[in-house]
Amino acid sequence: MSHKFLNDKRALSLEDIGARAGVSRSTVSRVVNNDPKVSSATRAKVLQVIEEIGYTPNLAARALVTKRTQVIGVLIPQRLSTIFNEPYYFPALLHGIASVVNARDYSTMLWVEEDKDDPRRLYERIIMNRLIDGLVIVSLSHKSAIIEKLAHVDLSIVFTERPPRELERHAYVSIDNADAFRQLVQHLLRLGRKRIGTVTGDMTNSDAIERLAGYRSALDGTGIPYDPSLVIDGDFSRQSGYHAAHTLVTRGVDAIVAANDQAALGVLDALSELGRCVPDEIAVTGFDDLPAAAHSSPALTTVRQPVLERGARAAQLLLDLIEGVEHNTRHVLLPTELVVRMSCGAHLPSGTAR
Amino acid sequence: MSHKFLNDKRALSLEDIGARAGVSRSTVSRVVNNDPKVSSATRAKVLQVIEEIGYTPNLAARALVTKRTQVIGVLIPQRLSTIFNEPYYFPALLHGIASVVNARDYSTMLWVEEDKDDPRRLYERIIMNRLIDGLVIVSLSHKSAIIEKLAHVDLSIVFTERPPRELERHAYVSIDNADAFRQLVQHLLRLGRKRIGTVTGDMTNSDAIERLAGYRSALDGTGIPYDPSLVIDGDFSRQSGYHAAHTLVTRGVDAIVAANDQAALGVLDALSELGRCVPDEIAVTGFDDLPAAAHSSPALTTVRQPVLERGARAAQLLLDLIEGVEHNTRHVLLPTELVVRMSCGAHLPSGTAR
DNA sequence: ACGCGGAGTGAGAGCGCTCCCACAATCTAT
DNA sequence: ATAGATTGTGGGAGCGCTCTCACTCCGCGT
Repeated sequence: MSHKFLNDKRALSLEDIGARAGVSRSTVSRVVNNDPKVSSATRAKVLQVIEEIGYTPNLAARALVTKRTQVIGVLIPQRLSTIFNEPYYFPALLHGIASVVNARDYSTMLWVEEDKDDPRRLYERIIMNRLIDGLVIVSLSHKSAIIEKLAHVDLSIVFTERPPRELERHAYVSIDNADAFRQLVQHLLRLGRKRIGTVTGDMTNSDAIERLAGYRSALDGTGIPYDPSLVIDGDFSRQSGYHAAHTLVTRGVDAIVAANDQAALGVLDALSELGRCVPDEIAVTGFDDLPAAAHSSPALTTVRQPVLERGARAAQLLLDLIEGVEHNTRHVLLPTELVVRMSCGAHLPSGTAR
Repeated sequence: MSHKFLNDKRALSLEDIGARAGVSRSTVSRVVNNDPKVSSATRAKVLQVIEEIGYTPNLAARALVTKRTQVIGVLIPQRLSTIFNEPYYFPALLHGIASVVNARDYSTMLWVEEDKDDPRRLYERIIMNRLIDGLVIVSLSHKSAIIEKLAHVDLSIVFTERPPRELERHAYVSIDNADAFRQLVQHLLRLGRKRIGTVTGDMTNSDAIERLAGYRSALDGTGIPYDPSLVIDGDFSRQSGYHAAHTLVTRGVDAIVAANDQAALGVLDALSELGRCVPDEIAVTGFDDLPAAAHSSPALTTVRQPVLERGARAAQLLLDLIEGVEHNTRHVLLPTELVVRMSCGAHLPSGTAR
C-alpha cells in the first residue's frame, strides 16, 4: 500500500460550481440532471459556469446513491483460444454492442474468463461489486464455471446465444442455427450428395449444438440414415476442420458441412493437400460468411448471419431491461441467409457429384 | 426517470458484517484490506462472517474516497472499419491486455470511438468522470479528435504504438516497424528484385508511417531510387491490397511489399486473377504473420510480431505507472522475426526472378 | 384584505467506504 | 510500582452525489 498518488488536486464538485454561480449544490444538481423546475435564468448561469471551468459529475459518488453506474459488462467466458478460432465474430459482436452502448450514453466493461481464473473471484468482480447495471454474455460455454453462479443472481443479463436451459429465463438474441444448417444440408442433398459428413463446433456451445441438430433433422425422412461415424467433433478452429477432413475422406464422404467458415477453410486445406477436387469430388460448406469465405478457392458456400446486429440487439435488449422498458419478447431470433458459391457444386453441370 | 428498480434490497455493508461479527465497521475494513494490525482471532471471525453471508465491498463507495477504481480503460479510436481490416490484431491485443489486467485484479473498460461520436462526450465519459485509473490507447489515428484533448490530461496513458510527437511524453509499447520492414525489403533486394512496389497502411497511423520509412531506407545506397509511383496508399484492408496490386502491375514491379498480411492477401487475390505467377513473376510479402498467412497460396513471407505481448506489456506498464512502480524506460520496443515462406521467392532455384 | 397553491430554491441526511485520531488494554523498562 | 511504548479497536468526519422536505416568494381568487 505504498502508492502516493496525486489526489491532492481535488476535483470540482457540485458545491464548487454552486459557489461560483451563486446557487446551491442542489440547484446545480438539478441543472446537471435536467430537472425542469429550475428557472431558465439560473439554468443558463449554471450551465455557463460548468462550461467555463469544465465540470463533470463524479460517477462514483452518483453511483453510490443511485445504485446505478451507466455501465454494462460484456463477459466472454469461453476458453480464450476460441476467440481466435473465430477472428471476425468477436470483434464484430463487440462492435455491435459498443455502438449501441455508446449511443445510449453507457460505457462497456469487458471481461474474458481465462481458464486459470478463479471463477469465484471473477464472479465477485463482475456480479457482486455492483460495478455494472447489466451483463451481456457472449459465446457461453455450457461448461463454464460461471453458470451456476449466474443462476440466482439479481442482475439483468442478455445472452448472444441460447443459454442452457436453467438460464433460459434470461433474455437472449440468437439466430435459428438448426434451421439454417438444415437448409444447408438440404441444399446439398438436392444437389445429389448422398454421404454428407460434418465437423461440429465446440459442443459445449449452443450454436454448435443447434447446428448439429439441424444436420440431423435434414436427414430425417430422406432415407439416408444418420451415421455417427460421419460426425467429427471439432471446436470451430481451422485445425479441427483440417483433421476432421482427413478422417472423413477415409470414410468416403461426398460432402463436408463444417460448423463454421473457419473450420471449412481447414477442410479445404486438407482436401487440396490430399488432391481431392472441391466441389467435384467433395462439396464443402461453411457458416458465418466471413470475408475470407469469398476469397478461398473454391469460394465457400455458407450461411450469412448478422453478427453486428446480434451484438447490437443484445445490447438494446439489455439497456431496455435495465431502464424498465417492457418488451413483448425477450428471445430474439435474427434471420440468416444461404450464400451459394462454388464449394457446394451448385454451379457444376447437372448432377455430376462423384 | 421512471425506472422502478430493485434497490429496496439494500446490499450488505461493512457495518452489517461488523454487527454480525461483533466488531466495528473499521475492523472489518481492516480485514478486507489486509491491514496487519488486526488480531488473528478477530480476523478469522470476520472472514468467517464474510464468507458465510457473501459480502463484497461496494466499489463505488471505495472509489469515492480513494479516488481509484481498479479499472483501466482501453480506447480504440481508429475508424472502426480498420478493426475489421485486421481481424486478428485487435482480439489478440485485447487478450494480452485483459489477461494482465485480470491477473492484477483490475477490470477493463472498453471504448471504441466511432466517427459519429461527439469527441467531447466521449472524452468526458472516458477521462473526466474518473471512472478509470489509466488508459491504454490502441491503434491511434493521428487525426483522431481525441488527441488534443489528451495532451494536457492528468491520467496515466500507455499507447500500443508510437504516439504522435506531442504525446511522446506518455509511455508506449511498440515494435521496430521501420527496421523490420527494412529487413523485409532488403531480403527481396538480396533475392534480386529490382523494382519493388509497396502498398501502405492507413498513413494516419504510426505503424504504417514507420513501415513506409523502413521501405525507403532499405533503398538508400542501393542505387535503386525511391520512386513515389511505386508507393500506393492503402489502409491495411484486403481491398486496398487488391486495388494497389492492379495499379502496381501496370507499373511493372517484380515485387510488392504490403503493409500487413491482410493487404498482402488482397495482392495475391489480384495477381492470381491477373494470372501473374507468385513468386516467379512477382514476389509478395506481408506483415503480422496472421494465421491465414501460412495458408495462402503461396504461403506468405511476412514479419511475425508479438501482438499478445504488445498488449500485455502495455497493460503492465500502465498498471505499474498507476501504482507508482518506477521503470527505467517507458518506451518499449518488442522484437520481431522475419518469417520466410514461399511468396518471396527465396525457395526459387537461384536468382530466377523475372 | 386574506389565505392558497405553485414555482423555485436551499439544507439535511445518508449512500458505504477509508482515513485519522482517540482510546483501552497489554506489555516493557526503570 | 509507575511511566511509556505498543497493539488492537472504535467512532467521527468526509468523499460528492441524490433525495426529500422545508422554506420563500410570487400571483391568484375571493
